[in-house]
Amino acid sequence: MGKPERRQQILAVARDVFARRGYHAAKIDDIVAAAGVARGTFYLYFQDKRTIFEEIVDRTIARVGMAIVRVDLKSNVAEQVKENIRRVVRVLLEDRATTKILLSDALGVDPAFDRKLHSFYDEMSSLMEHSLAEGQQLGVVRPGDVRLIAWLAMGSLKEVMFQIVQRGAAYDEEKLVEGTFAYFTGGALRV
Amino acid sequence: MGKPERRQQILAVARDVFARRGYHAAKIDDIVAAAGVARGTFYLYFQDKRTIFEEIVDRTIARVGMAIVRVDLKSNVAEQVKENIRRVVRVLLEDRATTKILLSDALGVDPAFDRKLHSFYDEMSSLMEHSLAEGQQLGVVRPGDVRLIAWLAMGSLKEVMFQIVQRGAAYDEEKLVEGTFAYFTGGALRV
Amino acid sequence: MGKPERRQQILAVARDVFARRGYHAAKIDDIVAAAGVARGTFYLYFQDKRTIFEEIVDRTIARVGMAIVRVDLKSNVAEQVKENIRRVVRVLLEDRATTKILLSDALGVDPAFDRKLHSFYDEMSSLMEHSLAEGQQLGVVRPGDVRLIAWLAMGSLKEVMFQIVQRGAAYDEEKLVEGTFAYFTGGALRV
Amino acid sequence: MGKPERRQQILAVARDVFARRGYHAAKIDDIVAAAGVARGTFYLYFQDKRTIFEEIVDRTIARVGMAIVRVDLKSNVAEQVKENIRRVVRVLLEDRATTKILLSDALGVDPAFDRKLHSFYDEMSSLMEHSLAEGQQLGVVRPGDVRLIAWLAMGSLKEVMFQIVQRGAAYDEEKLVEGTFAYFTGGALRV
DNA sequence: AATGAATGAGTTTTCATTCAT
DNA sequence: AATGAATGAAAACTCATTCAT
Repeated sequence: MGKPERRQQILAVARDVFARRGYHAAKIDDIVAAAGVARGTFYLYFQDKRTIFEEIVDRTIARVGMAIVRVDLKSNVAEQVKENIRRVVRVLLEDRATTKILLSDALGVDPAFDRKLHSFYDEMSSLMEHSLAEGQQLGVVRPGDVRLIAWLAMGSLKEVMFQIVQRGAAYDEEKLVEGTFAYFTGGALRV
Repeated sequence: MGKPERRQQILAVARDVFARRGYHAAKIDDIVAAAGVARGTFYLYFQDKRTIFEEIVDRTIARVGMAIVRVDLKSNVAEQVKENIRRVVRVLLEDRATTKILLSDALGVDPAFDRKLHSFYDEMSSLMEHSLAEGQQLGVVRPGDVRLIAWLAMGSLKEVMFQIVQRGAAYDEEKLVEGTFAYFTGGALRV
Repeated sequence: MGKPERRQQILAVARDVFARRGYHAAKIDDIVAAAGVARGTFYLYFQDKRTIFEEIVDRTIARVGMAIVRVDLKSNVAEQVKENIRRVVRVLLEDRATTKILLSDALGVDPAFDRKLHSFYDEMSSLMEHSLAEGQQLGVVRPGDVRLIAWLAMGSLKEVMFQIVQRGAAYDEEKLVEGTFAYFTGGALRV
Repeated sequence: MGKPERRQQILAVARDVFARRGYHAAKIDDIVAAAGVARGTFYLYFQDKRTIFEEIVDRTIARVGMAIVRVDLKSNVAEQVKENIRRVVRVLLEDRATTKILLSDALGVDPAFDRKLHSFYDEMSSLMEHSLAEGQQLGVVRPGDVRLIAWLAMGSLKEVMFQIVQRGAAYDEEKLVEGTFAYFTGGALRV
């Protein structure tokens, strides 16, 4: 097994261990045992526990960040929004273990790590707020505090993804996208 | 200071420490130092670290649970829903420290604790699912997977509460309620 | 056993262990085993291995530093020099274990610690250089590079002390003082 | 590069690493990196870390041992003594890195290694003691405990050499020899 | 002869919990 | 009831050495 393959293997195994046990309950011993290597080998490839965890989360954070593209209000807005949801859902369901980690274990690892996560969510939120504000100008977005709306939208998607990966349930991706989009578009209650 | 008062005081102090540091970073030492008691005294009142944490979370979980009341579909549905949101928001903002703990530190403490949390959210979700299904029968709720809608609604409220308490921001409660209700009723995007 | 006594006891035991094994070979386990306490107890009193070692050495460094007093060239110089030697010898032989540590284990512990030691010796050397230079003015000190003379004098005393404590030999203190003083005064070779 | 050359190169590189970092802080990794060979290669040429260190020190110990020749009391004693000092100084300053190792890192490596060093110094001391005792018979050496005198003389030279190599200072060799000799002959203080 | 990936024994340090006073 | 000194299990990490290629 080549060096990059070994690294990849340990990374994959660690991801599963973190997903199964959570950051604090996951011991280096669990990882190396699962990977079938000696303890020292782990440290040959990764500086420490925190570093490998960060690498796992960073990768997905980056992919989610790239999945979201600015909405062009001159073109079909609804379709673009749905496409954004679709891309995020796809990225998150592609690697469920990491998504579980991102959405439930990544918080509380470390003050510095917490800040990083919050920054990421803030960025996502900001992006949405801008689009929402523009949308309000054009009348395609309901009036109201854009920051609040951004949080509501973000939270609803996070929860759905969290529930799915946490339960290990097989859900139809497109239905999730449609449902989430529908909620974003029209809520649930008819009054 | 009487026994119950001392217990209460340690509990309050522990809550703040947990909110500030998170479960794992909070040391028994931090708690007893802040409470101004000896380390041994802590164990006179609480079995262990996990137990006191659980008690803090349980209390709020119970209050949130009680804040939500079954919607009577024969009466004004919208107002009842809004009232439910209002009660949950009120409970959660009443004790921001505990809310912060519940929404960001309670996950990843322990497999058993995780299960408990999930149970609670499942219960909340179930409650909503029932109401939503009934509402769909009556045509006051948009068609669609009720479980998904429950998650979406629950997630959006959780995120808003989390952002508020995590930032320590002063937000107008009624605006939060209105905004969240509006999202539940009509989403954000006009298409 | 009170807290200060316990601290003192661990310190004394650690000193012996360091003297017997040297810094690197001395394990925390050796110290706690010799002290008859649990491993955790050690860390109750001392931050870490390096810290307790430093405390042991610092104490003696300080005592040696205080043992040396400026020579007043208007008064009996020879007697003052001899008295300085006597005081240093007394301090160093009072606690042979620590002297052994200072003269043979303290070097190579740590770059920072090495610097500290060098600083101390530099200070001692500087003190002597000043006195020697003054003495040269008055003609009571042989001409020559005062720094070199300071090193020669310091080195001869260090070696004698080192040999004595390292062998655990019982030597007559006054004979050591006289001999060292004689060497400083007249060397060894008659030409 | 032939086998003996490679061995020589690793030895030279290791010497520099040991001189720079000290025995314990010097890692095999530092040596092989500096030598530009693989880790395994190191072990083709040397049994282990301890062995290569020993070889470095042994070489200089041997050279110093050979630099000192028995003083013939029938011939010019002063000149022979000075010549001995000169030869030792020359050997020690020829390879400053190793001298630094010998005088500051070699102690505390290992109990066995410590014994070896002490043996060497004992041998040197014995040699001097004999000469000094003979000199006392002939009246060319001041009376007094010859072992003590030997330690004083040895210590003064060790310290000077240590200070020089440790500081990396450029010192005129002959001045060092003269100064050390002068101290051995007449001390420093005129009384 | 050379390589460098892999090993795992060994050490320090932390911290929840206990218990004698 | 309260104290706080003592405990020791548990965990992360290091690095000299080995060995298959």
